[in-house]
Amino acid sequence: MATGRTHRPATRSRGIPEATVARLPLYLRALTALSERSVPTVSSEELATAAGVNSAKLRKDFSYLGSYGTRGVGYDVEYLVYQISRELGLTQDWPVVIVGIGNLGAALANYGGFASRGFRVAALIDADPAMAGKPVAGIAVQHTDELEKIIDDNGVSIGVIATPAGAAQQVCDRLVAAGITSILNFAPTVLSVPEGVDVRKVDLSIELQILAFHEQRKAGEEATPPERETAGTGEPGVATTPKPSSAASHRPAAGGSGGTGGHSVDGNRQGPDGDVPAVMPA
Amino acid sequence: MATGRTHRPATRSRGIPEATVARLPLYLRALTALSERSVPTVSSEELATAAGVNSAKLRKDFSYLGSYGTRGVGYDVEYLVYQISRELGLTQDWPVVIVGIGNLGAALANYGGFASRGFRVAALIDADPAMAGKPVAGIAVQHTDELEKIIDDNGVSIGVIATPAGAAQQVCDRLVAAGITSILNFAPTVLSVPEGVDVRKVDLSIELQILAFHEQRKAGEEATPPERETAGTGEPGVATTPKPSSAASHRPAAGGSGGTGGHSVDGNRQGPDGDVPAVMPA
DNA sequence: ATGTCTTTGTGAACGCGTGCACAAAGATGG
DNA sequence: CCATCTTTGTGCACGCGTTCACAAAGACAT
Ligand SMILES: NC(=O)c1ccc[n+]([C@@H]2O[C@H](COP(=O)([O-])OP(=O)(O)OC[C@H]3O[C@@H](n4cnc5c(N)ncnc54)[C@H](O)[C@@H]3O)[C@@H](O)[C@H]2O)c1
Ligand SMILES: NC(=O)c1ccc[n+]([C@@H]2O[C@H](COP(=O)([O-])OP(=O)(O)OC[C@H]3O[C@@H](n4cnc5c(N)ncnc54)[C@H](O)[C@@H]3O)[C@@H](O)[C@H]2O)c1
Repeated sequence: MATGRTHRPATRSRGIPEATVARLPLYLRALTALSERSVPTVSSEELATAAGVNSAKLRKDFSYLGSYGTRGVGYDVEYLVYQISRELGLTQDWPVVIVGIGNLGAALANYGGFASRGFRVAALIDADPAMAGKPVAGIAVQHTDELEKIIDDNGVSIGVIATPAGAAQQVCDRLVAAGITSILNFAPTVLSVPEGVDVRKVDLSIELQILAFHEQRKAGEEATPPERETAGTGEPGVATTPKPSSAASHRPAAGGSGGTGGHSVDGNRQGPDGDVPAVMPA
Repeated sequence: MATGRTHRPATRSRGIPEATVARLPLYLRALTALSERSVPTVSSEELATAAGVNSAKLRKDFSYLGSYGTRGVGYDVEYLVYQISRELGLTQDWPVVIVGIGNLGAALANYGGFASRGFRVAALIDADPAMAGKPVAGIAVQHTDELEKIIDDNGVSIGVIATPAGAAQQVCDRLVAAGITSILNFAPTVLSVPEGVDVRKVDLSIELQILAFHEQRKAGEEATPPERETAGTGEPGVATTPKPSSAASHRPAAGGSGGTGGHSVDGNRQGPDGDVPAVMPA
């Protein structure tokens, strides 16, 4: 994506909606659990509950894959597991390389959840010479110099970046140049990649900040009664926001907002309905 | 059933769109970087590029916060940093507890990104008696028995779950009972929580599966020309399943740079921004 | 075979989020 | 003080995703 302007209203993609793709792994997980318990079939209602989604949504999602259910009965668990696995491309083996074997990288390497879904850690790569040869999770760490060779030899197309933010773009460039077309980025940086390369990022800090936002709101609503404020007339209600008048000194006093009010939780906050991406293409 | 017509209590509407909230941390990160470089002001265009988003989107996002820009000039970096921080609730300190100090939990504990944004690791909790007292990232791990006391004593409202999936729900219940109202869950499970409690989850496995899906599609399109196919019929029984008989063409030709075969990703890939949630309320 | 009951698959409505395009605001220069 | 230029703030349209609601499909009993 980068700055590429692929402007194209062309919505003719016969593909599966992205939102649906993102839920398939969720269904797969629930189905796998059922499969292990030897449950033969499930209704959309049951499966939806297990996956934590709406049953109508689940049915619509499955409808994009085809008509795999039996009316009056439900879905055949084993069959569905296979179909979803196939759709996600999990029937084949995906070698993965992890770059940056520090705290996080090592944890990822030790994570058993990789192999359980067809992902195989093909190599662990780090720039630190001292790490070279050192075994992590049973695999010897290799030096960055070998990066291109490793990727080429193993036909790796998915890479995980767990290096410090400063090195992420550089590592990314090398991965892409070496043939990687899918990247999972843990470094808090916006990666710029050429078209055709997918980037998903996971940022712990962002997740916490989003939680903090809602947390603050809960606490605020609890104490302060909802304020009347029109939202949409274009008339910004300057309620609690002292806008920098004209060209005056912008910097507001830092200690303004009240203290850390108690957090006596209890707010009967309405269930969070909408959700927001925490992972997005960079 | 009998869901009744629960008239949605009319959207509160005074809030900021979730999608916007999720991007605020992104802007904040970019702004912080600018601030450190002592850049006084930025235009929406510049900042948008730095944050990896569309400038129109950025301006609209900011418009929900208020009119903090100056036409013809741009935004005052320091002022905006403050405003966003305040909006996200980062002007106060958020104590956080991490439960499950294994591979991942330890990595999280060692992560410096916590403190840099007002989050403070108040305690590390683990059920393993052997872990108790053991220092991780400079903090002594405490036993699960102390969970309620720790949360209460420190006024913690945000909890991170990094235990095995099997223990997640149980831990979650205890956290909630103890007063936690925001949870970041790393265990691959759907957590069920009472209203008023926010849950966000990060699932590495799901991310990889989504990448695999696109990866598979890329490989497939390269070999097979876009096929005409209606996506809503359901007529064919097993027609749309051309078994990937061998021909395991894993990744597209590595080649050198710019190897993006012709128009590999074009018809189906969304614009530069289409995204999908990887974190969702459970 | 026929009727009943369960559950799927989906048409349609709705709401949210995104991106365009432009008027207005304000800086800057003469 | 006025003209011009830059950039914000936002009205508007559009497409995606979600949800409702129901006809149709099939299982199962009689
Ligand atoms: N630890 C966490 O829980 C956590 C959470 C969220 C995000 N992150 C992010 O993940 C990244 C890694 O975090 P960490 O705690 O593991 O850091 P770390 O410092 O422990 O590990 C970084 C590793 O990357 C290696 N490295 C540095 N430059 C490299 C390069 N050019 N090529 C290859 N390897 C290189 C280093 O040798 C080191 O081993 C950081 O960007 C961090 O912000 C970490
Ligand atoms: N390691 C990763 O990279 C990674 C990635 C994605 C998801 N995950 C998930 O994160 C979780 C932790 O992964 P890990 O690799 O750190 O596992 P781990 O086995 O290394 O650590 C789990 C820790 O949780 C503790 N624990 C178990 N039950 C507990 C309880 N009831 N209360 C408190 N603590 C308890 C254990 O003592 C152990 O220290 C798992 O659910 C895993 O699926 C891990």
